[in-house]
Formats: sequence, structure tokens, C-alpha cells
Amino acid sequence: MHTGAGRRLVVAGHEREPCAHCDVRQRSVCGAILEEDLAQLAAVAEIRDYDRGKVFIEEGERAQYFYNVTRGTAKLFKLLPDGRQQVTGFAAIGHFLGLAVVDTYAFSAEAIEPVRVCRFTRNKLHALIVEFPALEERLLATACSELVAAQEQMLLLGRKTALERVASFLLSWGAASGMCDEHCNRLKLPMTRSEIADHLGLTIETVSRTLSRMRAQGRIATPSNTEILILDRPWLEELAAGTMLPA
Amino acid sequence: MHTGAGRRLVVAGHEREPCAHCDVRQRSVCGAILEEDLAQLAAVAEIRDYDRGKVFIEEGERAQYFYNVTRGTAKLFKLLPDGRQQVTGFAAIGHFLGLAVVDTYAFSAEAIEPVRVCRFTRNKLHALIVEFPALEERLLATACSELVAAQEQMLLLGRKTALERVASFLLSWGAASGMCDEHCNRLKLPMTRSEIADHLGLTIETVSRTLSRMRAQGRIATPSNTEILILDRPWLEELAAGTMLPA
DNA sequence: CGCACACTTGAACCCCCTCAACCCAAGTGG
DNA sequence: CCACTTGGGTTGAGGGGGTTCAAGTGTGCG
Repeated sequence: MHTGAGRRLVVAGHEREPCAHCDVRQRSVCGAILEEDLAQLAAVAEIRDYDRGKVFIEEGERAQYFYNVTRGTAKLFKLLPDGRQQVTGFAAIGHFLGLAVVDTYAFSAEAIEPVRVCRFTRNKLHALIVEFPALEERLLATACSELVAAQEQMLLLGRKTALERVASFLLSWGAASGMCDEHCNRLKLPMTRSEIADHLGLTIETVSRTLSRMRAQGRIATPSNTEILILDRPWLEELAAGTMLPA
Repeated sequence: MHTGAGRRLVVAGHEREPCAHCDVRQRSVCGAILEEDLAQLAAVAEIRDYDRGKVFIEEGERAQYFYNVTRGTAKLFKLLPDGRQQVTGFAAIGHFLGLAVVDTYAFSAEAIEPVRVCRFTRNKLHALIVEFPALEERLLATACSELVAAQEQMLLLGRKTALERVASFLLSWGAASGMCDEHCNRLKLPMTRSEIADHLGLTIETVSRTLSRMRAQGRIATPSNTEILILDRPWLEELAAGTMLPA
């Protein structure tokens, strides 16, 4: 389970001041810290790299760290004892991980492609909060937007059809991850069909069939297994919104 | 839509100092405010009553208020244009409502039994936060525990069977709402079967059949439509945890 | 008594799941 | 170079859990 643990970053050049040169800072909670105070942030930050497949947060373990994803993508998930898995979300670059009031994690996190994180201990984050109250505001804002996303996902899981789920996923992943071109019509999917299925409450076969159907209708194209071209965005949007009859 | 709007509380006796005598304060975010500062809290609080059926938060509207439920129960839900509904949660006494960073509500709220709320405007809550930083901490804690509940609900909606969903619901409702006796074996369900169904991603018929099946097996009893007696808690717990074979 | 409303129960159906075969690309090793 | 393996993806056939449709029960209330 714990093989391939996070390796220490090879410090190279500008990475001596990781926070000052961090290009995801403004997109993350760390944006709450002013330029001149970055040294304090950097002092308590640890950078870690994880290989694909590495589970770096395990549900039920003591929540000692907070994480900020600075490279790659992770899946967040919960398991049932018999192996059924629900992916509650994907954490792309800039995503803050580990919000927990109780002292154990409520979910697991696994790198689905090589991941780099910036992590802090609970204590150190708390010390930062005392010094920079704006940080807490930022954390609250993060928690709220995650809550909104979770509610949207509940609607999807509880009430949408397979076709609507896949359409919703394609649109929201493009918008949320930023892994797409300027119009978000060409998106990169770093996760497998199986991980998409576990996110949408479907099976891998249903996801595959649904994508095939969309492709056959000319709504999307799939240049490769990890890329999707959106050809008919209005059609996908109507499906995702639940406006379309079961055509 | 807006008939039966919140009526002004008839101020009677001790209700001139509502916060000082509020018996849900310690259970809610207001517990962050010290006794001696309660006057300031009371000064910005407004009490409102809503009848059963009253929608007092509407998805998409400007999020002007924050609410604290002090009586009764509300359902929180999202709708699809064709009427499909997902109940994302139930807000019982002590529940804080309206967390939103964006300025519109992401869900609607409807009183499912007569509800009393204590509400604040965004501005006033913000002013309170500036004065009492502990309040923000409390809000963050609230948001985190809601997030944990939402993740659990995603697991339920995405991967559990109807039987497991109903079992999970009975146990979690008892624990979360406090609407039960000392061992939580006799619980009051203020919501209809239809609202349970919309919470669990099922139909009303499936909820009914599942409860009937549990009753036939002697796992629960239903003295009335709004009451459930848990007779075999270990059985329900195994089901809810996903430990039990499809017996 | 009659109506409204929530709940229950039965029967038929269907969307999605299960099971299974197959395709395809990327290694890997001889 | 090719045989073999491995992992992800696709497609087909059949089955099942939950839905849909419909009828029936119970209860509070005028």
C-alpha cells in the first residue's frame, strides 16, 4: 500500500523559493498571502511528488496534512468494503485538499497521473491563519465552492440519466480543470473510463457506450482515448441541464 | 410562489433577548459568540416563521441572507427543468443555511414542517465576523462537516443499493437530526416518502417497498407513517456500511 | 359521508448492469 | 522482427433492480 512514497523534490534553481515562483499560487488558497510574506509561507511548505497510482491520502487516517496540487491530477474517492468505489471529485492543478474539522480524512486521494503537491501540517496552517486572517476567508470560500460542486454532483447521481451524466461531466471537467484549449472544445481527460464511471455512478461499459453514441451522432470526437473534441456544445449543454427530451 | 411569506415574530416575554435565551445557540455557529456579546448578535438577528410548504430560499436568487434553523425542519433541494428533484439534505434544528461564496444560492429550501429561522444579512454577518473571528472558524467547521456529509451522500447515490440507501438514511437521520429517543431507536420522520425518495435517488414506490420489506423481516416497525422503530440496529448498520451480502 | 392526500402493493417494462468476447496500443523479451 | 503479455477500451447478448403505470388501502378532515 505504501510503496512509492513521496520523494523529496530535487531542489533546482528557482525552487529554493518555491512559493514566490509558484505559478498556481494565485489560483489557490495561497493567493491570500502577500508577496512580501511569502517567505513565511515557503518556510512551512513541503513539496512532494507522487507517481501515478500512489494513494497519498487514505480515508480514516489522521488528517495531519493539507495539500495543494501544483502538478498533475488526483482522484478523490470513498470505498465500500466490497470494493465499490465512488469518486467524489478530481483535484487538478490549484486544488486544495484535506479540509477536515474532524481529525481523520473522510476520503482517499490517489494520483491518476504524476502529481506534485505542496503540503502543510495542520499546526503550521493554523499558525499561518492566525497571522494571515485572509487565509481563513479563502479557505471558507474554497469549502463553499466545493459544497456547491458536491450538491451539483448529488443532483447528477440521484436524478440524471447516463447520457446526461456524461454530458455534464465533459462540460464541467473542461471548465473546472482548465485542461482544455481556449474555448474548452478540446479537452484532455487524464482519468480512465473506469474512473469516470466511478465518478458518475455508472459502469465502464455504459460510459464507453455513451461516448460511442455521442461520437456516432457527431456530437463529439475522440482523437485518442484521453482526448475529447466537443463538436456540438449546445447539444451537450441542453442534455446536462436536463432540458432535452430523451432523444 | 411567494404567498405565505415569513411573518414577523410576535415578541413575547423572554423573546426580547432572543439570542441570550436561544436554546439552539450552543449547537449552532452562534455558539462562537460569548455571553457578554450576545446583545450585538441579537441586534442584527431577525426571526422569521414559515409554514409547511413555504420555499424560503430559491436556487439562483441573490444570496442576501444566512439562516439558522431554530424550530422545525426544512428540505434543501435542486430541481431539473422537467421537475426531477434532488433533496441534497434536510436542515433540522441548529442547522446553518446559506453558505455561499458566489452571490446566488445554489439550492432551494422549503419548510417541510412549520419552521422558525434566525436570519442575518450577508453584510451583518460579515461585520460580526470582523468583530468575532471565532465565528469564521465556526463557519469553516460547519462547511467542512457539510462537505463530509455530501461526500457520504455521493457514495450512497452512486454506489449503494436501495436497501442500503434506506438503511443509511434511517441511521444518519436519527444521528444528525436528534429527532429520536435516547438510543435513537425511535425516530420521527417529518418528511414524506416522496421527500425521502428524492433524497435517496429512488422513487416513492421503492422507498415504500423497502420499508415494507424491512418491516416484514422484523428489522423495523412503523407505528405511524412518521415514526420508525429500529428493532435490529446491527443489521441496519451492516447494510449501511455495505458489509452485508445481498441477502 | 365523501374527499384529499399519503402510502402501499402488484404487474410490466426498461435502462443500465453483468458477463463475455474482442480490439488495440504499448511494452518486453527472445 | 515477431510472439507474447498487459491494460485500457469497445461492443454484443442477456438479465435484473428499480421505475412506471395502475389499482387499492388507510386516515384525517370538511
